[in-house]
Amino acid sequence: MTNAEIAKTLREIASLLDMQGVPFKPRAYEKAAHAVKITDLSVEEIYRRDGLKGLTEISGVGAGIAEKIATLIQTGRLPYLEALREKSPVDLARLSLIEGLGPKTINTLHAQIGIRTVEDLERAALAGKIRELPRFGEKSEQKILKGIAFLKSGGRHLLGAVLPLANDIQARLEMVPGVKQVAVAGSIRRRMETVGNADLLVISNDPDRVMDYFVGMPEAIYIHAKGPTQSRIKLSNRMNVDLRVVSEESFGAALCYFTGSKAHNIALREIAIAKQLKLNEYGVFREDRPIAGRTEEEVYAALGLPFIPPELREDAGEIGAALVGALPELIDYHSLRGDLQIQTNWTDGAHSIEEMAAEAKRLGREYIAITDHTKSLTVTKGADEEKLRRQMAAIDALNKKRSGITLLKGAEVNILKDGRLDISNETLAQLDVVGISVHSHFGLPREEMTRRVIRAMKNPHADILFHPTGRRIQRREPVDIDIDAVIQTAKETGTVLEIDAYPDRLDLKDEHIRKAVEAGVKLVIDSDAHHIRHLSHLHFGIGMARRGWAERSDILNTLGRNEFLESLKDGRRNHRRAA
DNA sequence: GCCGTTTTCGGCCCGACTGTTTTCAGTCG
Ligand SMILES: Nc1nc2c(ncn2[C@H]2C[C@H](O)[C@@H](COP(=O)(O)OP(=O)(O)OP(=O)(O)O)O2)c(=O)[nH]1
Ligand SMILES: [Zn+2]
Repeated sequence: MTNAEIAKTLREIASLLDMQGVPFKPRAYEKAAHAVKITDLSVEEIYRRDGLKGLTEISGVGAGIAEKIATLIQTGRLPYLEALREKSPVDLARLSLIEGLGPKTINTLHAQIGIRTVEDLERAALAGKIRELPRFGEKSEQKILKGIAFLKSGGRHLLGAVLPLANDIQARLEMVPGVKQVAVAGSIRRRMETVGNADLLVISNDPDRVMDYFVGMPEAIYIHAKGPTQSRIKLSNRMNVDLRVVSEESFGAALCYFTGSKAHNIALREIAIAKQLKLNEYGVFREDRPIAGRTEEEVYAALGLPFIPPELREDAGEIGAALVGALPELIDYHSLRGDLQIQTNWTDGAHSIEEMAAEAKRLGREYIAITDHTKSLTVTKGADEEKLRRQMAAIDALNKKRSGITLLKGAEVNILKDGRLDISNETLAQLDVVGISVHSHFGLPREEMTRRVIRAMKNPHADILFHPTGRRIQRREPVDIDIDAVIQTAKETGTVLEIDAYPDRLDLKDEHIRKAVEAGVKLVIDSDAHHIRHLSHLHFGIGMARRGWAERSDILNTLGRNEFLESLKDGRRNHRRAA
């Protein structure tokens, strides 16, 4: 049983208890769910090795919850949860997705008129039955219908799609008279791979004017709430945008609050309490007198902490690290000098080598590897040995022109079903950068997939494992592979693991990156560009790397060309030793 | 149900907005 599955069960218990009006326990179960989720070791393995005692060492898991986790692991079931479900036989998960509908309302609707499903609810609302209930009215009924209408699309959105939109709204808010500053906060600022909404923070001396502009924006199709300091709208793409307006003295505290995460905020507020202080979105207070609030640095300092970068604010160990001065020196957003995965019109890219090189140079890259697909990927006109040799000659010729950027000879070599590569070692030996990746047989069982990839990594010519899990966010699940084994192999062979920065890949992802960094495995961040406009996507990969606690020294393409190639050669020497 | 650098009992993050209410519960951030 995975940590994610255990966490999901604990969260369901929390929701059911919440719905049944049980005080405090829901928070305890939610906290335990979070703790299980962010545990890097397998909780099941912890239990099998150290028993209940091992479980209670997870902060937030005490005797009661440990017992429940143990039952779950041992039997795959949990009678306690089944009893709760029986007591509240409603489709809580789906009903909760209706905006504005929470556990208490769902409980009332079930108790009073037997609503169990979204369909029940819609029928009752259409029949005018909701408004007849005590403490409900016509507006509540309309909101429920509205919420059901919006239900289907209420998912998460790719950061890559939302960031431009958020920046656009930011720019327009900056033009509103009275506005001094606008910041993008929330999960966008933390650079999560997907975001639930956009959160924007404004400093203004004329809040009403900002709010009027905000709710009147042409793309606003619904106004959830509008107040003097906070408003919330739904855009035509069905995504919500939250706006908070504060004064300058509170900007740091508000930015901290609005950036989150929620768990990070609560942890900070608990630190404040322990210090006899109060933290909210307006500042840090001692006996109701403000002692910090203008900047985030000031807020953290008042709590006895150094500034914590937004990408780390997940309550996943960053506060503990901050307390002992052990925060990582994260790789910064302008430190990449090369890009090691680029496709051209030699295969499925849209542009010539020259065009990609020119754009990469314009973006400040010092070197790029041309890594077109290889022959077994026939749909892309994948290169065979002969075509690769021709491309190498073409690259040699281009490099002679001294265009100001170095082109490295590479390939994205297919890993065959059995783990062999589809290009001969003789040809691979002539390339500067050999990327390897899975592009077929995605559905292999875990053991077979892991064996396959590990075998490919052990080829002494294989330099970089491209997009190791093969996921396409919201489109294709990752392959089933033992990522710990891949990281361990990388450590042994010196194979570099890629952080593919393409917005719907982001592969490796944050939690895997953190494991790789902890293991001392080297990484690169690549655009995987198939078009000149993809070359600028590297910052999404840097965001992931930062979320994975990566420092500059963990990322090889922060090095100049020669040092970078030297590191790859080191990797190859290790390969030979291992092979 | 969990937890402890003023606690092993008594707390549990804190505030904005809405709708249906004459004073606040519920939901959300
Ligand atoms: N103190 C506190 N802050 C919260 C709470 N809920 C949300 N926040 C803060 C932290 C969040 O990052 C921020 C924005 O809320 P969101 O619901 O939009 O979450 P966030 O942007 O982190 O994730 P998402 O939009 O789902 O991708 O508001 C809460 O219960 N308490
Ligand atoms: Zn958000």
